Amino acid sequence: MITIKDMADMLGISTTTVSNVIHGKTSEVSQKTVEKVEKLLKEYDYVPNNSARSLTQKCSKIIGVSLKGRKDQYDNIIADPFFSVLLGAIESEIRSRGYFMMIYTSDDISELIRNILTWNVDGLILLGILHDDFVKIKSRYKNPIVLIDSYAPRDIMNYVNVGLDDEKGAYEMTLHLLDRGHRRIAFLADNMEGVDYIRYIGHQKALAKYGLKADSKDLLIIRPGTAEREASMEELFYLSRNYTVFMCCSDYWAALLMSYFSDRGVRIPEDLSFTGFDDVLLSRIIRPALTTVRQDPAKRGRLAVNTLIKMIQEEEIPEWDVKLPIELVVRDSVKTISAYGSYSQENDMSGSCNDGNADE
Amino acid sequence: MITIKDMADMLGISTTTVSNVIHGKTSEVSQKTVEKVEKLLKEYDYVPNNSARSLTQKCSKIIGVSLKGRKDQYDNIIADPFFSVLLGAIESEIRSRGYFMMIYTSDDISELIRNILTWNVDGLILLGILHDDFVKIKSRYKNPIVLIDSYAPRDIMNYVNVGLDDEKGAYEMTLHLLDRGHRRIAFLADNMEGVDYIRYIGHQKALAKYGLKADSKDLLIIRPGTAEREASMEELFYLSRNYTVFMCCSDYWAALLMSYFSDRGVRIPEDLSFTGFDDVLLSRIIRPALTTVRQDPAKRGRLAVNTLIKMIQEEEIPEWDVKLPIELVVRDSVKTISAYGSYSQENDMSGSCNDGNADE
DNA sequence: GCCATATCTTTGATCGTTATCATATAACAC
DNA sequence: GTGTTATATGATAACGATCAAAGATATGGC
Repeated sequence: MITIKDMADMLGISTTTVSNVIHGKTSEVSQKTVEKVEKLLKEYDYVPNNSARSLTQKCSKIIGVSLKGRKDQYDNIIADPFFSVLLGAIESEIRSRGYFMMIYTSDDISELIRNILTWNVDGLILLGILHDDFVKIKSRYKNPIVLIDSYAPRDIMNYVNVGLDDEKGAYEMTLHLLDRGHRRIAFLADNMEGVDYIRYIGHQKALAKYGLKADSKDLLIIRPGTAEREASMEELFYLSRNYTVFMCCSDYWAALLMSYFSDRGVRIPEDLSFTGFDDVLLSRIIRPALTTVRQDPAKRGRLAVNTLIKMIQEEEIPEWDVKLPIELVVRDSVKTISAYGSYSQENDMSGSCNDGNADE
Repeated sequence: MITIKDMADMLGISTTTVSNVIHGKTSEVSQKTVEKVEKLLKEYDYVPNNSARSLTQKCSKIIGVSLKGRKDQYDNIIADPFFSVLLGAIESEIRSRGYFMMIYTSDDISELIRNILTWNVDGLILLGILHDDFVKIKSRYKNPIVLIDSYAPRDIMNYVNVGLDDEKGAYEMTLHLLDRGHRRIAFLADNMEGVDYIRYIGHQKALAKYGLKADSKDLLIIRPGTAEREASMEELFYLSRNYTVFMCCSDYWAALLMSYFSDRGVRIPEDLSFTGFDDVLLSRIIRPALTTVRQDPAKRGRLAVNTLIKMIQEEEIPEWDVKLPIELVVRDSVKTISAYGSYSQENDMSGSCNDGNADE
């Protein structure tokens, strides 16, 4: 590997001059020298040493990305169909902006903190971080942070939340289900922190609009971890007879449960309806195609990166808590229960209008 | 951020002594000094600066991972269900071995080379790299390389291929199809370099065993890129009437085509059978469940990382070209065509034994 | 007291790059 | 010729960690 010093020696000039040419500070260097240096740069295909650069400057040009959340059958979060799309968008945007990406998926927050400090990363994108972990990171790491799918406390500074209108998403989905006659709705969440909590609020509000009250026993938490997965699905299978629809907080779980249940003789949506969240490719491929809430993960990833880089470059950030729009996507996984009649104006079915009566 | 020098000054000792304690060279340091230093290390939660480390030592503790291949609807390769599982396994193994991962998904090989040189990464894992690009990388980058799903030329040194028994996989799958009476088999590949080529050889050999000859018109290449996707699927839909089965080189494409086709009235497997490759979660979730070739991506990722680290640490590598075992997984996406009878001994159907007659 | 050995500690150079400051040269005005 | 400015270039010291080699101190033998 050729260095600046090598080239300076070859041309009989100082390293400063070579460095200036590399950085385009050509106003300080004579035209003749610029040409000599540029010729050599091309000839040897000079590549700067970024370790040396980040040592003298305060910035490393590295953006750290941490993922935490749902795991697949290999205990692997990157394989999650939603996270992987988001991650891909983040990676390509980071690269095209001239930065480098380092990924951490560890559950060990101390390890994450050590990693970001040891490389002095310029900024951090945290996916699905929990509140306590976020506070821990903030206490040690002072550079800008962008959150995605996380609970965003107002009392901490120098970060931005790039979120969705989660509340509205769950609200509209719940309304859709009520509209189609569903009253026994199970709400399936990964945990009760972060976005799932916000979605649950939307769910409650929609129920309230129909004069119904959310019952905590209808809030089903999917236990994470590979070992518990089978047990969790079996338990949900047992509980499913109490409901007409499973409203899931991710397409991933909806699809997984749909295949598990249909293997056990449950007809979908005749016996049990399903809805998801995210609108990943999967939800279009499975049959019945999944009714879900669409977001644009590619756009979201790009926005997260560009916001972070703005913060790194100390530009003004207009919004502290961005809420990207969502869209209800109706497909075939929700049955219309005519016994309850129709509750929506645009629905073509005519029926009774016993609005607001719980069925239990 | 506290540095070694800060701590040395605080204790009135030299940086060398502090450095020795950090590296566990306690034989050279008095017990008393060790205790003093360790107390300070804990108190300030010292984290070394890796840029400075990689500057003095030849190693950066970074492993580069490059992905190239199938893209999803967002032109995103990380979202590919197979690559993402592999990537997740690679990430967690790299991390648990004390290394750091940097990802590159760019199609621009010059950019990739600049990136790995600028960080002086200790080793490289290349997924789905094409031959010419590999040669280019090799000409500039001299550290160890591990290939996954790539064509592995014998005349280049200092790399290991962590592959599958791709030929056997395609061979067994083709035999299975022939066994079930299929004669009009389309072979769908992403490209004709790398693993798909090797799989095609297995396919040809299986056909030959039945006295059949592979026809190049039955080799269908799926055009990559988002823009061409729809056109490519439509073209395949048009061609599908010539075949009884689509033998795909990935579950991803099989699942995608199955949903596209069934939306257009094709009954699967009655009208057209499908097979995949990889056995990703998707293939268990879709209906009909996909007959495919199983590999263990988590194991493969771990093996790739551990092999690379062995090479970095200059240990002996036993094998140059590892071929991990595969397994045929028969599910519901392949119809048995009784008109042709059975060709296998273990098949319970009795029928004619016109072994080796092509049907066209 | 002298030397040898073992144990502990420091000095100073190094990695590749960048920033600050100083210096050299040239051009021009008076 | 002197002073002023502009332009071009160089010397040097960081950045934080590591390492080889040299120096310092303690211990023991005779």
